[in-house]
Amino acid sequence: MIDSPMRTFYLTTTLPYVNSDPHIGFALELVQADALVRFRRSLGEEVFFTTGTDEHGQKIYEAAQKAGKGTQEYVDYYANEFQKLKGTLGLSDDLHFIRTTSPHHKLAAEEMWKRCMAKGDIYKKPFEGLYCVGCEKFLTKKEIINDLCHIHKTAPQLLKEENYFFKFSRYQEKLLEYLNQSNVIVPEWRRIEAINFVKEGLEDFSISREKSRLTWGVSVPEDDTQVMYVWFDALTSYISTLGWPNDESGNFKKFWEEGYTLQMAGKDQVRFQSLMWQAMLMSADIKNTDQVFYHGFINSGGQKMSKSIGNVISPYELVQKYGTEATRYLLLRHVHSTEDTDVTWEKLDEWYTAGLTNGIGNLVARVMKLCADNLSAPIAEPEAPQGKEEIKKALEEFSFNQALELVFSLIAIADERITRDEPFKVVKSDPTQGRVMLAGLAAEVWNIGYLLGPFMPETSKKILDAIKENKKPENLFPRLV
RNA sequence: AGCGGGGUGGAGGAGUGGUACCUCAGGAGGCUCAUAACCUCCAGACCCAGGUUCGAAUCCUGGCCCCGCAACCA
Repeated sequence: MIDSPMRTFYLTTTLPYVNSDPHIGFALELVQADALVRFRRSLGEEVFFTTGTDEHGQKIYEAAQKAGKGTQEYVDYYANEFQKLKGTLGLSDDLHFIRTTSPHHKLAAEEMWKRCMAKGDIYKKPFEGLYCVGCEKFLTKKEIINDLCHIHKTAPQLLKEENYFFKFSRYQEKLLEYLNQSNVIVPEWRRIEAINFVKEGLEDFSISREKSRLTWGVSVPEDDTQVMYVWFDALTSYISTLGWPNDESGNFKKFWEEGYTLQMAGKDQVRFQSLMWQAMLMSADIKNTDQVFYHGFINSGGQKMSKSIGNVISPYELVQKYGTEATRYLLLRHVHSTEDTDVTWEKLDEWYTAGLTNGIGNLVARVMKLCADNLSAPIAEPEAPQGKEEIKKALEEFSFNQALELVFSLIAIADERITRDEPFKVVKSDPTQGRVMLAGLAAEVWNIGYLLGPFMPETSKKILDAIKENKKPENLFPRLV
């Protein structure tokens, strides 16, 4: 992030593809985004925070068929499932949600198409691919093993159809210029990866499919026989959510054109977010994204999560076991922000107990009990929090865990001080001196509560309220049974 | 030599030339305000082999191993 006090701030996640239940990796992305948004707001910035669902494409169509549902009915169900995450994960109230099947978005996708077409960047040519009749789709290289479809073990047939292509190759130089800016991709080594990829040479991409094979998508303007290939329409959602192109609300101008734009994505998204989408923006003469942050993946028990292995940990399970606030804590403090992280229930339990039950929950309880018993009135609210600059610095580097380390180091300091100064004794032998000590501790706890705000908003509120009322709160984080 | 990242105590992380740090788990004490929580101390590590240097986890060379990417799945 760049220090830009006068600018507005735009933040979007990627739009998850709704062919299965919400994944913990997406929950991570949302929670990271939400922490950034809340922090930026606390600096007084105006923020537009958005997510949504990517609902077109072959796989969705297939998944709906398999579930025995109509496609629209199917995506409606899943859009709702994903929208529930807002409550489940305690996300900001004004989080926007864009569905790629919404009429406005379709209009935007069409406009994007028209602009690229007008620029001369879309053209028609035969697409050749290996088609599997069993899968009813073109296979990717990875799906072909020993010249056979990896699922059906049959030889795919070479098929040609006329498709529209996007002149990706034309943007090679401009993309290199874009990628040359040091902050456009975090972490830095992914930027190098992207640069190398571009230098190897870009090939034009097909961005449509014949309707005979795929109907679930946005129709190509002025060509009834083709639909847009999913990603072309999905990427446009980042600006359709702002009201582009007509921009009746003025949000597009305010947040995209004049604001600082940040996208969050998984590490496998570099090509899509930082290359293809940026080339589309260039083609349409729209400002590029200022920065894209790529997080790592969450594995479980040393392997990728998969239903067949049975090691899937879902966001809902996490929240059910630990609660919303603790889930946010676990994802932000203990998941490495850019590398892959391995997670097991055992580790989660340890992290929960050590940091929350024994750490913050216990500290708040012991300090507030002493204060409630010995102070006649709540302490005056401290003027300004300590440590906010350090948090800001960590968050500018997307070091969510480091930011939380900072807060938690304050908890350790307070615990040490209590042991050393023994206010629980002093308050009996020298009440005046004891009260001074307790007021100091309460101020430290206030500071911790304040700094926790972007990461654990409810906990933060409970702590600040406890101090305001000079009252010991209910157990913040009950011991796991 | 396809491109890139990485291998630090039992586990997870920090540490880009100068006594190897943090958290959890283990052991021993202490305290009693607190959710049997908290504090102190102890034990334990830099993948291997060379090299540069007064000095290397950190730089160089070689080796072994892991992980991304290598384009139409998003």
